[in-house]
Amino acid sequence: MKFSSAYEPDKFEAEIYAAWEASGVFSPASLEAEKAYSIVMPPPNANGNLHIGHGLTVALEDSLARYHRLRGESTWYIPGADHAGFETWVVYERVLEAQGRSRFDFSREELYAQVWDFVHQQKSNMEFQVRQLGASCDWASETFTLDEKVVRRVYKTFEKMWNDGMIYRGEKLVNYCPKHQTAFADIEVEHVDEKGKLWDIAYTIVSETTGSAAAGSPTESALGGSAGVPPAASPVVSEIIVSTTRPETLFGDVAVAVNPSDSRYAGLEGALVELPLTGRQIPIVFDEHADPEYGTGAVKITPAHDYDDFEVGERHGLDRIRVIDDAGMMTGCGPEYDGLSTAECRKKVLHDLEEAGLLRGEHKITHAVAHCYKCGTVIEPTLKEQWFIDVEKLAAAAISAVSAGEIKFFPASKKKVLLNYLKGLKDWNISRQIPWGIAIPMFRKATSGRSSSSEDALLAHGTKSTARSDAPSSSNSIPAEASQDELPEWIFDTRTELSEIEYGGAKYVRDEDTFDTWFSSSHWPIVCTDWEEGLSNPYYPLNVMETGADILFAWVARMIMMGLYVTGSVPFREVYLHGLVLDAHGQKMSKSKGNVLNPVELVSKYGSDAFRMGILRGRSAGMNQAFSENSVVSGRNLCNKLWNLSRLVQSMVDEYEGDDKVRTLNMGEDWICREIDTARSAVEKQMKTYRFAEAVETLHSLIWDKYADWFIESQKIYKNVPLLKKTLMDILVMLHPFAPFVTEAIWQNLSFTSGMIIEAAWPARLKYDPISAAEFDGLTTVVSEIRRTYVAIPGGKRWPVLFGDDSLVDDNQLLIQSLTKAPSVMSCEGQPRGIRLALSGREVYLDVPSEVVAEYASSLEERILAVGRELDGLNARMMNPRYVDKAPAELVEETRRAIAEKEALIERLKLEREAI
RNA sequence: GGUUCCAUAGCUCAGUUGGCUAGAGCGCACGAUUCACAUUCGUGAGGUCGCAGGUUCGAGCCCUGCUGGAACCACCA
Repeated sequence: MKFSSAYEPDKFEAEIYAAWEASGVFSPASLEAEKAYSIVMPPPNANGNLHIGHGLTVALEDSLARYHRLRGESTWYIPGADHAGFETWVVYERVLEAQGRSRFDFSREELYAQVWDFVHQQKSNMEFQVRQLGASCDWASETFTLDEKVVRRVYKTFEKMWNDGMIYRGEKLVNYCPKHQTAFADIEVEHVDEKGKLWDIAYTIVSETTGSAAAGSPTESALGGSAGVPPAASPVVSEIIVSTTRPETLFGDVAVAVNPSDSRYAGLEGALVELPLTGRQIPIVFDEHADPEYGTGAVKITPAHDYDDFEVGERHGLDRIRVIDDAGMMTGCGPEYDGLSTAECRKKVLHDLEEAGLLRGEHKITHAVAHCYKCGTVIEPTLKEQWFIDVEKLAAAAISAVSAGEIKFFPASKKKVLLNYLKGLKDWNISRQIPWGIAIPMFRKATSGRSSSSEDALLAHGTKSTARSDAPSSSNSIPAEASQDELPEWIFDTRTELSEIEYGGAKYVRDEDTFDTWFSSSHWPIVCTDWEEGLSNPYYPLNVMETGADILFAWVARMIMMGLYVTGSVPFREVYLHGLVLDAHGQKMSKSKGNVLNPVELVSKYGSDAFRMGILRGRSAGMNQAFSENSVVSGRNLCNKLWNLSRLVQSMVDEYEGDDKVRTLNMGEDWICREIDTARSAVEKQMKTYRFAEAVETLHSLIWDKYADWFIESQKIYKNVPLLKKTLMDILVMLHPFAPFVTEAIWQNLSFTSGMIIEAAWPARLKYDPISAAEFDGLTTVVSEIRRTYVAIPGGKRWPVLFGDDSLVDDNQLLIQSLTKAPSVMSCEGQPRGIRLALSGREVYLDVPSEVVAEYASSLEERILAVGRELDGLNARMMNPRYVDKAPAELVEETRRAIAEKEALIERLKLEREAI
């Protein structure tokens, strides 16, 4: 094959990927492998293009996969695609909107089919892009989050949890987006600080509590502390002022709460107040929730639309009155208000209160408001019946496994963060009101009379709502001979393709909701590795889980809980969490800012390898770090360098006529073997500790600074072709995990390689003579000093090099001349002259006329001073008796040696100065 | 309010149980150049490691406090 002279990645990347894929090398060597290595791809959303974070994820994971494959492990890198329930749903709703249609124009089944087609088009696009990034993943094992095996496993887990009594139907407040008309988990809600207002509203007290009369005058004291409230004319307790940011929910008020310790309201417990605009009477309750410091210290309680109020309602057995419907419109508030949006209703309520003289104050405040993370709509806490998982046992198991160190975290600090989260975890709402997802396998007994829907505005007293005992405690495997009344309200059944089934002679209707995607994706390591009960599986647990630090809670925590629950063992041994890829100035990338970098564009501009090395550079675990095209350019330059030095080596091989036996090494050859070996063990350590950026840097330096700049240059003088072949192959293999395409392309172009580099073996330890290698270090010092001195001498001329009694220089005259481009290198024949190169401590001179030497004197003087300062520092250390006493002997000895060296150097420099 | 992280060269970042003159890439300056590579080669400038204390023979690293920045969680009637 002819090695083309230019490095043009777009000419070979696609072809090489296709060859890898066709060869079957992406599949694990054996399912029974002793040295198994498994890693899964966090499934990219199958609803669009890859973004920069996917680029990073693939660069990280694939370098791990390739590294372990080269090390002879049976490597299984499993790709996936995410149906991304809600995310895809949002994308598809936009598609529908563009067509002037809406989800409500279709049945659930029609919608499901449409989205299925849509996703499968997008999915192949996504897969193509993953290939462009070079992921060496086993496409035959690609797992889609709606695959049959996933659904089967998820149903199995759900059934187990149902039988274990961990699933319950609860009527709770959920985060509800009125635009998308679905509930969210807490983690899917974004809190944004916003400016708002706090209004003071007077509720008239209509009946005092019986028994003890109010001590003092609550109203008076309440008013005293509250600005903007007119002073009361009468000491008679007549009203209570509540503070609220949401006056429109007043129709749902069922009580007013005050803190029991708040003396302003002492004695008012149980008193009734009249709810403005409605005439309804509600009680005053004492509850710790009311903060005496905030507002007037009296808070209206709306259990159906506020989390805290919900809990207050639970404690006091209060009703829950829904006044906002699923579309975000007012309901059950009377004809004047029903059908208004919450914002319209707020205005009207405020206006009406003002008219009634009940609006007593208005304060500007800043408070956090929950928003839908996708559309930004304000989340409306809404009462819904949903399926919940009791997370207590799950979290406890995860906490104990993580605390016991069964999973190693990179960065380590994330372990603490995760434990902190698990300790405060609340029950998990797994119901979503969108059609695109895995159907919840639960059927409800159809009632003959009124609908069992929970959508009625006025709900019954809340005792049944969160009661778990309401649900049957076991699955429905035993047909009941009981009467219809004794049949369970809910039964588990996996026949979710049916909308209704029969059981015990009764009709059961499927719950229309789907699972939260995190419920199914928490099974990812289990389903991807085809783990099954009772079968041994060397690929489970995964060796590592690599994913974004932003989904530590949403995903990693849940995978750990689910892995432990389903398989009894943690789902992975190590977790590597990457941070966000920020733009060049450290800003978050966003479409609106216009600072988004597209990985696929960078790949086509600079090549896949350049992108991969570029995005890894300067990056460490868990940190949000800047990224710019510059680092990709640097990666591309390295590829170019490697390409060209490989061409040079090939040309040397082409001219060579000897055999492949590596002959005795010279010092430059010992030196490069030492450098390669050092780099190899450094990379091994770096890969073990997930220091990808450092591994790339190690290899960059090896290839450029060591191999190209010194070794290849020295081989232009003395060639050792068998060693050139061997070392080049080692270097290519070591870089392959990070730059798979260019290393494979070169491998295929070289005449002396066989097979594919992706299947090559990681380099073994190299033999070399360390003393000989160290001599070459001495030579590089001489060469560097000659170069530096050339630049330091005014005029920029290269002067002849003379040497005295120095075998190192004598033996390497040609090499020194070649590396320094000196006009000549020759013996001074016992007549030293010109400038002596003092730093290297060798008898080497530059044959410079005396008038030029004089001009050089000042730089020499500077150097004497600099060395003098270093010497002073070292001497000061030795003068300290406690240092000599307490520091390790080796270190002290080293310091002594350094002092001796510096003293000798200064002597030489002074001699040199005197010579001038 | 809670948890966690960060502050080192002009920029983006390394610096792994404390140890010799604190490193890299990019950028910058000066110089080179038929002979693998201008996507190149050589040389250099640039840092009191956020501030103040402490521990230690020795601190960029450990401890305390402070200042500035970020992320996440919870919450604000």
